[in-house]
Amino acid sequence: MGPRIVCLDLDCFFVSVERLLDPSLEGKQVVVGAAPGKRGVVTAVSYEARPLGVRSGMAISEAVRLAPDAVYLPPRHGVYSPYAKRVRTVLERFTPDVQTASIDEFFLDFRGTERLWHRPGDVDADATVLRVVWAMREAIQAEVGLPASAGLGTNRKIAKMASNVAKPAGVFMVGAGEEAAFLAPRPVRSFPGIGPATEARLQEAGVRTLGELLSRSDLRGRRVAESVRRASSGAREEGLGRDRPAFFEHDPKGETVGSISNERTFHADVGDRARVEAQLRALAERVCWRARKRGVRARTITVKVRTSDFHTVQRSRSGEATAGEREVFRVVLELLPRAWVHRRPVRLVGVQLSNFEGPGPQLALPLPSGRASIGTALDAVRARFGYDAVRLGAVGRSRWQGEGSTPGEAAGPPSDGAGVSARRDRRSR
DNA sequence: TCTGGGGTCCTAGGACCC
DNA sequence: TCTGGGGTCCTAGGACCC
Repeated sequence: MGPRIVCLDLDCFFVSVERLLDPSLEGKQVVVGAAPGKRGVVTAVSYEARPLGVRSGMAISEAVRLAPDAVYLPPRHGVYSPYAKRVRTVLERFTPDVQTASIDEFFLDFRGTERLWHRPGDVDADATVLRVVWAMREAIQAEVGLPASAGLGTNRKIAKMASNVAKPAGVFMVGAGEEAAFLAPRPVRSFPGIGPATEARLQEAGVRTLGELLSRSDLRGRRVAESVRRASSGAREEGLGRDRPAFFEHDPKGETVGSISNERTFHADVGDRARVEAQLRALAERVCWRARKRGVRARTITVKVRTSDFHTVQRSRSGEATAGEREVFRVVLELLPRAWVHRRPVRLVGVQLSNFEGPGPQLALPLPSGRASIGTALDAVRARFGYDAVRLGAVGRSRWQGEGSTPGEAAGPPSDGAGVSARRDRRSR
């Protein structure tokens, strides 16, 4: 069978959505990411800014140096995910087998659909699928207004790499049997699953391209080498694997997720324990709220501390499943001294929930004591007006545009839920 | 020019049980 | 008194992806 696995990737997705909402951004250099002058990185960058060297993942300060005249925007995930959902709806018209890999990336399986889509003019089944994938790309552009690229291959690795070749706004197919020739000249780093660490190790071994990697019998048995070998052989996949629905959190019904975490980098490193605890309290509150929204309770709670030297320590504990912020925060406070082992100031703190169980019946019942969890009482308000409509204690917002408070910083002392502040999020519709 | 925030998967050692 | 493996869970860290 020919290449029937498709990787569909939205081109600089966040920038494209921002342009839909503000057409004046069309044709300009646009960078979505952290605020210029603050800590953070580039999340998405328009094609106009790429010749200047701006890349996603680089420090925002570096981006400003390279592209001082670009338009800088904060990421707005809540705004983007409905668009991703609309894209998925379009994709499902073409094949029922759609896997959401990330907010801007989907895999599709067209095996068995050739007969359905066949037209008299198609020279063969490959031509049929290629034509249909082009039509799918056009449909996304026409109906959602977003540019997309697609790669076709015999497996997901090849399809993913093909979609990178297709960008922007194109389609690229790697025929069955052409995989090895397609891979051979490309740098090892271009293969999905080979990152900077593996690239460095391979370079040390004198391997730069995927062709060189495949020719080296001494690397056989190494996991990455086997992964490349499998892809290169044109190995078929049984199925796309499990869907990854975590990207559509606003629609939580029945979705499984492995972990829920929130973390925050301080604008400036913090040595004061009370401020670290205040931030952890806010994070614990947020992850618990998200867990309750999904109807899950966590058996494992993890605290993460990154100090000024960028050294990161995580400490976790498993026990009775919970999604209550009092219990979670209590465990967080117990774990904190073990995670913050060095005396260095703290750069980042995080709270993670994992090892989930379904909701216990008590979550749905009225609170017996009235003070067991203020969180559940606030959930209804937040369901209507958004998370930031009600806040326990005063904690800065993550939006950097036009905000007075420092992003991610605890702006006040930890309160015990007494100082509840309520306000309408001025951004909510 | 310092390095975000949300995830997943893999590895490896130790505890504990059979 | 000495000595097995296998399975599963927990914990911690690392690599990678978008």
